[in-house]
Amino acid sequence: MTPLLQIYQSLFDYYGPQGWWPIHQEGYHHLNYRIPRNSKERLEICFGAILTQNTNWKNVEKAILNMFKLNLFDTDTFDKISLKNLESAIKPSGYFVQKAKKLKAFFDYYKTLNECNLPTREGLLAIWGIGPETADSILLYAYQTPQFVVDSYTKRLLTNLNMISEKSNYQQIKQLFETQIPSNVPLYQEFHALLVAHGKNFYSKKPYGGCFLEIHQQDFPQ
DNA sequence: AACCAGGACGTGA
DNA sequence: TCACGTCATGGT
Repeated sequence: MTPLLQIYQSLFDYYGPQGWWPIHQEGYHHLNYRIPRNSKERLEICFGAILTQNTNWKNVEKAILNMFKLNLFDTDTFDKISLKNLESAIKPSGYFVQKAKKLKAFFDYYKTLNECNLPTREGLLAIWGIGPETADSILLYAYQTPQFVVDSYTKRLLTNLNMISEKSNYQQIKQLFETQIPSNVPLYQEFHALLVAHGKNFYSKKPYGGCFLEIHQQDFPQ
């Protein structure tokens, strides 16, 4: 068992299944990984991945509820909404001017997709406003593609456990997970969700650390 | 009242 | 490349 798999086991045992990606739409069943179940849920995940950039999920939920009321997870409706109206709808999520542009930019790409033309990581990264974490979130949670999502909590944790150096970049950390963790979509989804749950508890306020994973530090050579 | 949140981009060096 | 400023609302 690799060090990262041990961490997964510890986190899962402690927190239990997280069941990401959270979806607000009616009928969503928590802890159901086989999402999205339809195109509106898929679009909600994609938009949520953009809206949650450096933003508390509670704020994103408010924005998503506004969008839902305006039927903006329907492609024809979203296509018609003005930039200004979109901005006011997503205002609670913060950075609303930038994010409205980002949603529109993503939607231009989204419209070109179909069953035979699925999104690619390179394609997503070419969109203004979509960086590596957002691209991987979209691929993993909206399109069930085994791309590991690395967020700031994860980097803080691995740094604290001396498994990486502080200046490791996104790709290096991603590769670490993807070489140690079997390529499996539900596993990638659950692991990332668990890392965020753990990060909120122990890697939000400085000084970071003091978490129960530290007792295994000697098992995680750098 | 400062600090933080499930980042990404633009800029100057 | 890379370090740093900017974007913004809402909860603690």
